Amino acid sequence: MENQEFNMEKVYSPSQIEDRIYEKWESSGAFKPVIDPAKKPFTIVMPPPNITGQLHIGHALDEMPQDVLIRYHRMKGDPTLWVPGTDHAAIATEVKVVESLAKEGLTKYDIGREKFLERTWEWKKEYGGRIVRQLRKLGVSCDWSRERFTMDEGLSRAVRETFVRLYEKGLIYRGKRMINWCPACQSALSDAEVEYVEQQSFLWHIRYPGPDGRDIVVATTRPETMLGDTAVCVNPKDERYTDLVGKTVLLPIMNKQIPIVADDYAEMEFGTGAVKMTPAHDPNDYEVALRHNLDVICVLTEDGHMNENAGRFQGMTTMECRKAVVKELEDEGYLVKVEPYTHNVGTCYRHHDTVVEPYLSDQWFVSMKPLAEPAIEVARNGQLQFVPDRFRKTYLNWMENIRDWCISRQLWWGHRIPAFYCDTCGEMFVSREDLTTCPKCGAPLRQDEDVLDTWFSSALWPFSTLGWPDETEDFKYFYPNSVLSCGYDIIFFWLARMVFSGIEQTGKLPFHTALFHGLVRDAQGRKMSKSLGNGIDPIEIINKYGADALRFSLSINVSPGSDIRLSEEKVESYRNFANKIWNAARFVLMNLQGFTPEGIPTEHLTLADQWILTQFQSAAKDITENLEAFDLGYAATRIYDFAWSTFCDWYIEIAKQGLYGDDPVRKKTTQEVLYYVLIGILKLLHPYMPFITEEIYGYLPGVDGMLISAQWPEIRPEYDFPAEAARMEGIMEIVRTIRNMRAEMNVAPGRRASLILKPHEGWKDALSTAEGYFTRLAFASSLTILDPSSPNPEKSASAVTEACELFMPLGELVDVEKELKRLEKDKKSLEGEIARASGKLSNPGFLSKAPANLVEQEKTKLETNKQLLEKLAARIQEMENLR
RNA sequence: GGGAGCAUAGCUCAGUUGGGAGAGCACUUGCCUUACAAGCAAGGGGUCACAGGUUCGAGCCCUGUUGUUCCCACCA
Repeated sequence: MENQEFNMEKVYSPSQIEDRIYEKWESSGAFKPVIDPAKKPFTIVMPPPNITGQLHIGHALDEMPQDVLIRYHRMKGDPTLWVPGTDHAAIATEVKVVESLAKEGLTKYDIGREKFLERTWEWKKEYGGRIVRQLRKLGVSCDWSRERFTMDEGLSRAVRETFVRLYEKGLIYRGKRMINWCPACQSALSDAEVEYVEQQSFLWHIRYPGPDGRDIVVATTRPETMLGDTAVCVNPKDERYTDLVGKTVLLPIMNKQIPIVADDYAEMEFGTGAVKMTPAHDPNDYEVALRHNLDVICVLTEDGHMNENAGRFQGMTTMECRKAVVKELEDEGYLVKVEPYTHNVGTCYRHHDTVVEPYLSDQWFVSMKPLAEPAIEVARNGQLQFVPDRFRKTYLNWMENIRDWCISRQLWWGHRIPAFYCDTCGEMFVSREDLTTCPKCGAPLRQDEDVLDTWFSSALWPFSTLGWPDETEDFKYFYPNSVLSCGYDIIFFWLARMVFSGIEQTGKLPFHTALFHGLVRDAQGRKMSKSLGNGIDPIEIINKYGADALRFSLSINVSPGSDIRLSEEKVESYRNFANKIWNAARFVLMNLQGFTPEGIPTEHLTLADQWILTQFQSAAKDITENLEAFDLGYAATRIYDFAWSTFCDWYIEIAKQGLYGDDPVRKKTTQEVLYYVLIGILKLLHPYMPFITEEIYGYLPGVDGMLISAQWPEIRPEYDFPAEAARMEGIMEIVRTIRNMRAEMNVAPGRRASLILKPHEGWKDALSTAEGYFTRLAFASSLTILDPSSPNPEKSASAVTEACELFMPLGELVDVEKELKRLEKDKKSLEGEIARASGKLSNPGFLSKAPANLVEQEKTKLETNKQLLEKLAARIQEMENLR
């Protein structure tokens, strides 16, 4: 243990220690909770990253609030569990594997379902571990022994149990509905998976010849779908068309008569008031078709081409067909006009360029209304807390307008729908166990080919990861979770679905607080994306600046739910902060040789000791309160300021006096205070900067191999000295004033000057003991305290502070004109203060309505300032006499 | 069409129940002061978007306006 401090390099090098520290945490089981029935646990489940993913900066931001809260609660002594895991990401993963097959010239159909799944599991084995390895680089303190995967045996059982229960309650059904179809996925999507993007397009006006030359002009954004038109719709109140309703018009190109129907859906004000009806490819048209019993003609294939119903256009893509149809309409004289038009087009959230088609098909749905009801209630009555609260509205708005959830996907990778069909007797069975023969007629059964929406399994994550549906110890103890933290962008995909799934399946709200963060943007405020090339690779940043610097950059000055801008310069500045902490610790350790901590001897404290201890109590209190209130960004700012501006800039400098002097009691006391405050800083900072704080902690005497996470600093009222701290502030003001004066007078740093103080009432004792502060911090050569009645020193630089008048006889350096200028400046600002205070105090409204203590405070301030002004005026007079 | 956020120093952002405008970066000046030049000290810089209102008092609360970002929504 001897000379341990010399192991500390002058510059902190995170790369050399982070992996070692993480290894130490993991091997010591530091992240595993100790279940104590007497205590209330703190639980978070990590939003599971996709196995396809590589760690990106968004993940880093996602983990930060969680790790900070988890580490804080662990230090507080709560049994703390953070469950990590990964998501099978049905579509995303299947796309990747299909792509890799394509490189070999194969499709998934070439190798078949079984081989495809084998291959995907292989792929998962190879890449699924990548992201969890990368997460460790961030320092996440989750319990890896409880790591889960959404397609684990246990979680799959949870999915199946949920499906069967919902089916048995009649809340899952199968039916032919208009759904969102992604031609690239070749699968159905839920409403949430469709992203609407604004697109510049055209509105084509097409003439459909009617009876007796009464042609009807319709407008459309999708001319190619006219091949599937089965009617034209007008508003029943629209007198322009009243007599035509029930008659037919000619559908150009297809050359057939289609009916004119009347329905409220058609808006009289829009366009010509007449709408073409394509029931197979537009949800509204489909509704109209149901009401009017119209034909439904599908003209598209599942991969986005025209089918046999499109006649000679068969085989074209929709875009090719659009061009061809428009040309033909134009040639034949049916195209009336084309106008530019901007509208929203639905695209797939996995294939951004692919337009999603409304498509009529057989799918599985979750009946949402009954599930949404209690989920709305908990948000309304406040059982579920939103941080920040504005997302409550977002959530409620969605939940209150929710539509049934399409959960079937025409994919192979995922949880296969546990429905079995008998082709002989036509029965269908939904079962917890796999069935092979029909319980009714004994014929062989075939299982539904489809898998479930990946979000169906993640909706169960807060409890499926803890062993549900079994009543495991973990489930009983750690469920419900305490907090759920995620980006606001997945409120609908994930958070909302966890809430109603948790309530429905377990009877409990899965967590009481939903904490949101925003998106990481670049220095210009743009989203980070591959195409812009403005992404910041967290691994690169960690290698260059350390995980702690990245973590702090993503935490400080961040308010919940708002986007943050990140730049390398920002990370660099917090790397500098880490280095500052490192060097402060180095300083303290250098001066703790042979030191054994025995507690702070309160009877020997100086004003500075009392001041720093007081400041520390206040910082610790603020930080703790803000962590409890989820204001992690403010807590980070507070620890940064305290560590740097208070502890390093002032106390360390002051401490040198005691450490380098020859008074052993003073030295020992200083060591105790330094030791206490440094440990406190390390602990308060540890949730944000776990690596460096753990590393430094290991160097400290009296720690005996303990981890820093052992304890959160407690607030100690016996270390709170408000009166003494105020005295110290007065002394600090004098120091600042002297420094300012010297800088303005260009006094060479090496040149010391004697300091003469004339204390104001009540300050004499404090200033008499302060000589050391002035010599060390303000280059004073000696200190003289004058009586109030003594004459002022001649030809001095001077100033008036709250505590005293001060004089520095600097001889030839004193420039009378400059002095006057500075004193006048001080005077002006004092006069401003006085004007402000007397303005308030002469306002009868203020006197009668403001709180009494505030009025009192203003009065005192006014009195003090008046006295200071008097003294300052006298100084100015003296200077003028020297002119 | 509905809803939400944002607008504070050159830049990025804090500002916790309304009570003397803050930080980091950038900038200017002086310092290699035995923890740290990834540092120290000092300094300059803001009609808190605009217009009203409430109040003794508004960056903060209310109303409106402008700009900007985002979410939701089946008018072709």
